[in-house]
Amino acid sequence: MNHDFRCNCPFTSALDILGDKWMLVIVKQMLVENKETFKDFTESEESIATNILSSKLKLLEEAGIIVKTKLPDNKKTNLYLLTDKGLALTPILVELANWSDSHLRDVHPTIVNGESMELLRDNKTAFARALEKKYREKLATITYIR
Amino acid sequence: MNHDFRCNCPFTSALDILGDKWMLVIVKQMLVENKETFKDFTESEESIATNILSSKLKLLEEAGIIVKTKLPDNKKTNLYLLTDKGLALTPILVELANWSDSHLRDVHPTIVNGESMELLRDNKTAFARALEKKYREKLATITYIR
DNA sequence: CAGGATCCGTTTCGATACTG
DNA sequence: CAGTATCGAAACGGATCCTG
Repeated sequence: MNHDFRCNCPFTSALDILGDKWMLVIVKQMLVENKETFKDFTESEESIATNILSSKLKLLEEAGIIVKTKLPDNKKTNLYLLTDKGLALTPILVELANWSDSHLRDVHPTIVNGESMELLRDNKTAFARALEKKYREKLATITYIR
Repeated sequence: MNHDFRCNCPFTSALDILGDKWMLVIVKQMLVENKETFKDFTESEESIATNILSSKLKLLEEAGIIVKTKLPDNKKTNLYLLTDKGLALTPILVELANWSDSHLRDVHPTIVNGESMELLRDNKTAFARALEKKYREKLATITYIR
C-alpha cells in the first residue's frame, strides 16, 4: 500500500483498500462459496496465485475485514472468517452482481448459495440480508479459537 | 485487459472491468464531482497521471460505460459523459460510500454534490436515485455531438 | 494551451518451484 | 497443508514530448 489517494471522500476511500482485482473476490468466495482455508481459495474458480493470495489475506486481516483463526482440534489448518466489518461488504457485492446481471454478457445467473438470482432482481436488500444471515448461521456452528 | 478471470459469476465478472483502483474513481468523479474533460480529471483530488487516465478512459469507453464526445462550438475539448450503463453503477458507489462511512476512519461525511450524507444513511436507494437524477438533468442541458 | 503519447524507473502481479 | 522465494511480465507514476 505505497501510494494511496487519501482523499477522505466516502466514495473512494474504500477503494483504497478494496480497489483491486482480488480483495472483493476473496470476500465473495468466503461469503458466497463457503471458502475458509488457504487451500479452498487456491482451488476456487478464479484461481489466485499463492503469493498473491497470501498478501491479500494479510491485507484483509490488517483492515479488520477477516480474522485468521484455527479450529481447536486442528492445529495446522488456518481458518479465515469474515468479521462484521467484512460481512458489511455484502451490499456492495450484491450491487456488483446486479450490475453484471443487467449490463454484462456471459454472466451465469443461476443459483447462488441457495439464493436464486430472481430474489436479487426482485429485492436486492432481501438478497443481501439472506446471504449475511446464512453466513452468520454458519459462523454459529463453528467453535473456532477467538 | 490481459488476464481476466472469466468466471461467469455475477459477483466477480464486474470486477474484471471495475476491479482496479481507477475505474470507479473516474466514474465517481463524473457522477459526483461533475468532471467532464481530461483536464478536470487530472486536477482532481486523487490526481491520476495522464498516461493512466488516458488508458482508463479508453477502457471505460470500450466497456460502454462512458462516451467520448465534443461540444458543437468547441472542437478541441473532449467531453466524457456517463452512459446509462455507467450511470447504473451509482448504487455500487453508494454502497461503497455507505461502507466507508460506517467502517472507515477519516472519512469526510459532509455534503456530496448537494446531497447530504444523512440521506445516504437514511435511505441509500433514494440517495442513489437523487445522484442519477441530478446527472440526467445535467445531461439534458448539454447539447453535445452524438 | 488542451489532449494525449512516449519513455523510463519503480512497483506489483502471476506462474511455478520450493520449504517447514 | 500453508505458505515463501524467485523471476519474468505487466502496470504504475512522473516527466517530458508531440500535435492541432
